[in-house]
Amino acid sequence: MSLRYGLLGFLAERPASGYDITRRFEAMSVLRPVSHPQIYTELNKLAKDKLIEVNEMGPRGRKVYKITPHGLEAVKNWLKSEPIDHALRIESVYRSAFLWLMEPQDQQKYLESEQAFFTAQAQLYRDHAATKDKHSQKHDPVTKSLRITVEAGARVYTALAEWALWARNQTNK
Amino acid sequence: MSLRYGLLGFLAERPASGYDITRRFEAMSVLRPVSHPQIYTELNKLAKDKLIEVNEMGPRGRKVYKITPHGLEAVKNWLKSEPIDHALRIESVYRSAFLWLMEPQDQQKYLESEQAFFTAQAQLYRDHAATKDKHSQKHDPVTKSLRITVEAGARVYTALAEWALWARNQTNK
DNA sequence: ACGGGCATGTAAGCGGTTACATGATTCG
DNA sequence: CGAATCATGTAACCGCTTACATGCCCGT
Repeated sequence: MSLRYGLLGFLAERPASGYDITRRFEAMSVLRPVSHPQIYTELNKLAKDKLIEVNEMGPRGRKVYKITPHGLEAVKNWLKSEPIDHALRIESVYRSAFLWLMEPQDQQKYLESEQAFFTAQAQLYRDHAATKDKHSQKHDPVTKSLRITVEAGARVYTALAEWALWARNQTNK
Repeated sequence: MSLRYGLLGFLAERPASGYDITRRFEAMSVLRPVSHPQIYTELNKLAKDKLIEVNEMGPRGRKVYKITPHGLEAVKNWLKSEPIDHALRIESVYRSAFLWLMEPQDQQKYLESEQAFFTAQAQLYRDHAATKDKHSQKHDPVTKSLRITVEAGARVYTALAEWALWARNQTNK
C-alpha cells in the first residue's frame, strides 16, 4: 500500500506541506496509518525524482509542494496498472482466532470494548458523510471520491461493530 | 500485528510445523498476509527464546514444534495486556480516495472488479461458516473462536461488496 | 523415473516505527 | 513571557518481502 502514490494523489488535489498531509492522514483513519518521519522522507525522495517540487516556502521552514506533470502521470499510472493488494489486516479479527485462550470474562470484556470502539468509529464516519452530503461542493469530483472513501469507513466499521455484538452472543451461550 | 503471537496461538491448539502454519495462514486470508521465510525465521527465534520447542522430526526435515508453558503464558499475556492496533489498511478503500484521477470508464471497471472480488470472498467465508456450523465439534472452544473469525471475514467482505456497488451508483450519476 | 508438492532455509533490501533533535511562531 | 502548536528532519532498528537456494519424498 504505497504511501508514495498517496502523497502524489493528495498533491494532485492542491499544493500542500508534509505537515498538511500528516494531518490529513490522521483525520482519515480508514486510509492507512502513517508516521510523520516517513512522510517527510518520502516527500524528499519524490522531490529528488522530480515528481513533486517546492511551490512556496511558508513560515517556520514550511515547504509547500506541488505535483509536476511527471508526478501526475505517475499516480495515474499506478492507479491504472499496479495490482491491488487485497489482504485484510484487522488486528481485532486476527485476535479473535485466539479468543479461546482468554478467560471467559476477558473474552466478554474484549468483545464489548471492540464493539464500543467500532460503533464510535462508525458514528464518526456517518457524521462525516452527512456533512459532506450537505456541502455545496458535493458535485466536485474530488469531494465525490472522498465521499466514497468515507462511506467505506462507515460501512466497514458498522459491519465490525455488528460482528462484535454477534460474537458476544455466541460466546456466552 | 504480531506474527510472533499468532504462531504461538496456533501452536497452543496443537503441535505443527512451519509448513502447516503457512498453509493455515494462506487458507484464512482474513487473518493477515504472511510469507514463509518470515514464519521460519520467527519459529527459530521462538525456539531460541524457549517459547516453543521441537516436538518431533518428520520426513524431509519436517520440524513439528510444540508450545512450552512459557510460550503459553506469553500468548495469554499478549492477549490480555498488549494494546490493539485499530488501524485499517484496505488498499481498495485507500485507492478510492483517488478515484477522481481515473478516467470515468476506468472508475467503473475498478469498482466492478472490486465488487466481484469482494462478493466472491464473502461467499467463500459464508460457505466456510456453514461448514463449521454443520460440524459435530462446533462446541469445542477452538472451533468456536475460528467460527467467529470466519464470521468477521464474511461480514467485512459483504460490507465491502455492498460498498463497491453503492460507489458504482454514485459515480455514474 | 520423474514431476509435483513438501519442507526449510539464507540474503539483500525496503518500508515503516520509535526515539531523538531542533527551532520558529502564535496566542493568551 | 511561556505554552502550545507548527514544522521538519535524522538515526537506529525491526518486520517483512522478494529472490535465491536446496533437497527430499510420494504417487503415477
